[in-house]
Amino acid sequence: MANEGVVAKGIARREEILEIALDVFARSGYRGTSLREVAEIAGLTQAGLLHHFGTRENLLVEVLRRKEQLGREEHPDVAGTPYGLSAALRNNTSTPGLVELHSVLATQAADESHPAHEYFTERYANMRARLSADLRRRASAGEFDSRIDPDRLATILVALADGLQVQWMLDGSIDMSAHFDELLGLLRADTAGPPVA
Amino acid sequence: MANEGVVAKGIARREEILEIALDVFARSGYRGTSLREVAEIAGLTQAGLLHHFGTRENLLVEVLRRKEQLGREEHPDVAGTPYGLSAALRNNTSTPGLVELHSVLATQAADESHPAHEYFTERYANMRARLSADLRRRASAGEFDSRIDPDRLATILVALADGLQVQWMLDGSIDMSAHFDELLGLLRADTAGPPVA
DNA sequence: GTCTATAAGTCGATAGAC
DNA sequence: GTCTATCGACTTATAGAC
Repeated sequence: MANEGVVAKGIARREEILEIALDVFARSGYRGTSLREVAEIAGLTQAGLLHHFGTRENLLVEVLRRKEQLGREEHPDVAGTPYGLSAALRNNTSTPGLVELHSVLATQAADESHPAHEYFTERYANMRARLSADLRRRASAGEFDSRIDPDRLATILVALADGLQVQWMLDGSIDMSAHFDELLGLLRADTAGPPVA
Repeated sequence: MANEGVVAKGIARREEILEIALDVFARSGYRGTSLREVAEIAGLTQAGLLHHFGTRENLLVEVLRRKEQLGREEHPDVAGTPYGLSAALRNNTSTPGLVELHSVLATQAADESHPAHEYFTERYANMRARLSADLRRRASAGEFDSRIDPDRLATILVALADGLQVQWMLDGSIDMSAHFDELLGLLRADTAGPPVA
């Protein structure tokens, strides 16, 4: 079928546009980015852009999914572990725009009427659940301080990662992964506890 | 002078409007709130509102200063200490709108062109400096784990507080201050270290 | 101090030609 | 698949009457 080539081309173009939209939203956030701005940079008109995604909200969701997918492809080995969070922080240093995209949207999505509210609610719940399970295993193996509940520690570590990103965005000299790793070191069972003497 | 009464009335009206603007911004954030929305709720027109504050950005800055002032009046005793952060988190539970205002604006202000960029940069630097000094004193007094640098711990605790707010906004069942206090407990010198046996 | 009126611009979305 | 053209609604800000 000669049709397949045409469809593939259409999909490729859509992916191309999505990549550009990711960059633009990353720079300007949800409410600060217009369809016209994305379209112009992608080399088409606003109407042409809507042909591919239907509505603005639809485009936003697609952008978020693409971002998640990129993150998963980056560090598949440590996904769902505290070291995965640390690696993500280290990696985020090279993509400040995406950090801003995530932070801005995650806070704006607190509003239940926000189109990405459900997306973020589920994302955080999943992240905590997977991290908690991993921490529980590590505590059983004697790797981590077992005085704290894995569920609680998971929430704390995710919060620490998010909060470090906020401060890093405002002051780029802050070393996110170094701070994260330092707390992590204090919570490892083999190093926990102050010097006895 | 009969003039004084008139001026006082004008100031009172301005304060009244500011209080309303605080609520509205708290609900919808900076970019999501129009002057007309604030004006309508305050019982005047958009032009009347601008008479008091000149520009939209100016109103925003006034709202932020007012918010800071309210926070300082709340817990003057523990200001600049880790217990102050904990108290703030406990208090924030009753004002979700203000939590959203802070989080949304702090992340949006990462953009250097944002009208509140400098405000937040300075605010975080000040908070870290004051908290760090307090932690240093407490470490010297043997109250806190001294294996971690006070500067680093200050950054970590501020980040934890911010990150917990993000997760709480998305899932109100998360107990912010409980999580914060739990980590704090592990970092106190008199409780640090895992059970020996 | 507050109003009406309006300038000058943005936005998302749709219709219809090609 | 992309375009032009356009709609209706919204925005901040200003000018000038009262």
